[in-house]
Amino acid sequence: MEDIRVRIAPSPSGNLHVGTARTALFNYLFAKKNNGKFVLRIEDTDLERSNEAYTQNIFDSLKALGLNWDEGPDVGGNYGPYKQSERFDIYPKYAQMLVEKGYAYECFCTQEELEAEKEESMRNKTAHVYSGRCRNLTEEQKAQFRAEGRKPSIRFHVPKGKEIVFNDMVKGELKFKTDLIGDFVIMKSNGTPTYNFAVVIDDMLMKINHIIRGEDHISNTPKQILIYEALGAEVPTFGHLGMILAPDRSKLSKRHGATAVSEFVEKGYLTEALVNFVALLGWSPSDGNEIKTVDEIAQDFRIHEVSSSNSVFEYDKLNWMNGQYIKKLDLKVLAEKLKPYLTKYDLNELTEEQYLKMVEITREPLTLLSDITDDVPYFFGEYPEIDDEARAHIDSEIGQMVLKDVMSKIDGWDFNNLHQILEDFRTYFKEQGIKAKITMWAVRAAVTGRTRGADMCGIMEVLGKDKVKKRIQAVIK
RNA sequence: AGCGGUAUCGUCUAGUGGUCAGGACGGGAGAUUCUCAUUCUCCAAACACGGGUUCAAUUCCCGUUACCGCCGCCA
Repeated sequence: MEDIRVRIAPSPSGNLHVGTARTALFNYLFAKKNNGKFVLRIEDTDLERSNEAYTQNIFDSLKALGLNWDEGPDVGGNYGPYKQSERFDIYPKYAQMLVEKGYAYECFCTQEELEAEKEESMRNKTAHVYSGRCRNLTEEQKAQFRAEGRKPSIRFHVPKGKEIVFNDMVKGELKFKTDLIGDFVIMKSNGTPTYNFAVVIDDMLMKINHIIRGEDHISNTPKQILIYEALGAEVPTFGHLGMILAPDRSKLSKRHGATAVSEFVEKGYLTEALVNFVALLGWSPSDGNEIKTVDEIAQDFRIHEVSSSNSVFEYDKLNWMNGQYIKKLDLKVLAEKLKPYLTKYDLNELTEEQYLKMVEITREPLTLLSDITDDVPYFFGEYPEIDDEARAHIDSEIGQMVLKDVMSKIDGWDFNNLHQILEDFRTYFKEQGIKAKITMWAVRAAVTGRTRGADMCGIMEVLGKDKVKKRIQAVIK
């Protein structure tokens, strides 16, 4: 059996979109599962919208997600070049070949004529298919048009009365009548190929034999099959994935929040969580365990079991999953990943050891890496900013009593053994009828300026005895 | 309008011609904790509708509805 080859062919007209990322993922999973090759091709035919920065973003995002390609613009391969803009010279000859064999013909229709045709069918409320008026032009007519300065496009001659049938890996058998497909353009009058033509030529030349893509491409498929057949090439096996929708069931767009993988990263999502989440949109694990690495998923992946319906991208589960991944992350790795979200603080105030300790005690509630920003201000600066609730605890009679008591004892406290000390401290007040909660609230309020936060022992340990004393002293009346 | 696709808790999904229709997120209740959170336990929550086929349909068939996609010399 021939090796399986799949590809992802993003166009660099924007940063890598999560939808594209999911398509890439499913291609990657399919390739890994079947020991195939995953190739990356950049479809930058549209020079005006394409941009080098986006190409770089696509590379970076794919890598960050762990979707490494076997062949591509940067790593090369036997079927390059892998950038469509470097392949412009190869399309015309195939188009020419199709013309010579009678599968395609030159079309001299102008934009205006085409639009008129379209409006006509709109008026008649019928589906618009190109009339095919240029199909049988004589040499004289063509010469005449050329003399007028008209540049022809090349249209594929779609055979009438046929039915194109293919067995989609996710949707099953799909049928299309060719009568509903108008002769479509394969080479624009400016000499560049259209999408439908370029993909087929590229996929054929790159020996791509399985094409997994979004279902927005379903209606392109019969056209592409027609081209493969005219070329005498083997038709690949297709698989069309349902779309990812926003919660309001519309296309996922900027107004719903992040859409590009890099934006998710900036917001504090871990790429491991993002791929895992996105894999669950359409695919489900056979063992019920939803938290899985890409490689684990690949082992369990069967394209035929992928759901063929659309799915809604809900942040709730992504957030939960991101939290799960943060909890599992190695402390040092996490500490490093958190740094970009702590730029408003002077990390030099803490030793490496203190910093790690801080991360250790504040990591638990994190959903997004960026949550850390607002969770740790009291580790920095001389005195914390005290909020109203904390102020109330500090100023209360019990609060002042507790704090004075701390000050009277703190010099004797061993900050390496705070757990036991604070335990005893709480018990001491408990015996006087003061709840542990209230006792600790006073301490917490004085030291952090807040009523909620990380473990008090940990906080005091990171801050050190001197700073803790200073802060408490400052609020005692 | 036409063509194509899809339809199980709010969301992602599992599943079957006879099931208490399962799980996860989210929601609710409780427990734990120095707080918030975490964690743990429990609870509520679904087979779109109408016809068939069948002893039996959520499951198979047809239709309706809803939603999505496509109808470019964009990709």
